Amino acid sequence: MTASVSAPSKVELLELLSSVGGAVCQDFAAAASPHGLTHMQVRVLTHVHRDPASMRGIAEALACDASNITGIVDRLEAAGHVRREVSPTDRRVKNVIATDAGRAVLRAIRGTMQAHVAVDTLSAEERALLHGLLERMRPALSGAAAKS
Amino acid sequence: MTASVSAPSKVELLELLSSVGGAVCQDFAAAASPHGLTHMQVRVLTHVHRDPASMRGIAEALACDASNITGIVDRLEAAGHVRREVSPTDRRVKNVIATDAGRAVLRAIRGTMQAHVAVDTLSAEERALLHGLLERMRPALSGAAAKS
DNA sequence: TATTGTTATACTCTATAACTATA
DNA sequence: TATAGTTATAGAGTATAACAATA
Repeated sequence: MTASVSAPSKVELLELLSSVGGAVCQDFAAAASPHGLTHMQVRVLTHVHRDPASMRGIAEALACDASNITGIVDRLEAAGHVRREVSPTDRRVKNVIATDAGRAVLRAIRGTMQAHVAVDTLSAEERALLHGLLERMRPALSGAAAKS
Repeated sequence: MTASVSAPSKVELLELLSSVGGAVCQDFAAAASPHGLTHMQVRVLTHVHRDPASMRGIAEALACDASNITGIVDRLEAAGHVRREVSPTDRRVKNVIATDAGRAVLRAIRGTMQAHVAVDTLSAEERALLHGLLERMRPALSGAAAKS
């Protein structure tokens, strides 16, 4: 007997991972939409909701070019969810900081996702297992710079 | 002892899944870029590389609006990777069919991904396990219509 | 010189709405 | 009427290159 599943190829696993990941992104977007946020804006807000981060730091965490972050933070700032603050130690650097309003919105979005039916498909043990497997793969992916 | 991992929350699992899935998408895009294709074009080509599919069918499989598929297939067709064919049974329907050139390009891209170091992070058993867990979650996600 | 952030540009993806041609 | 596909539109994300301010 060849295990429970019919031995999918490595590429098929990557295709499935990209497909499922994309679907989760869409669900994040759907949860954020009522609050006027996009998925990328949620990711940036998530990255700075606890500790401030520089524009460059955000770009590395999200594995995209720094020039993209300007527009995303522009829109978050216009909505009052974050603010920019020039670093006291290096005046070239701008730190992005979540506002109380931004944290409240993020809390609401994460609350919606917390209730997502997909996560209840798996038991707590399976979720921990899945989490561990994904964590092990991540450093070898393009978003390797992403720390959180 | 609380298992091997410090019990991540449901939301954290979804965030990780979306992050890892996004990174895999980027790696697909990087593998496709030398051939002049984008990640979405690869997904469409993958969907029709064996059997033809209608525009509507592709849209449902990729969980996006049908109007998007027009442009994506336009570009694939201009590059000679697919062709459109009016259905013999319903003249409203157009079936998208991969060309030999399209299949060759897809084979090359999948070959690049097959050698991706990230999949070697896990053993064959772990890959099968991961595949099974993802398959179980997928029906409960927004891309639930996606069959492959 | 090197780095941070921004701007300008061009392209792809995205959803919505309106249109056509078929059924 | 309803459906398949397209077009038009507007917005968001993406990378590249060039730029100003600062180190």
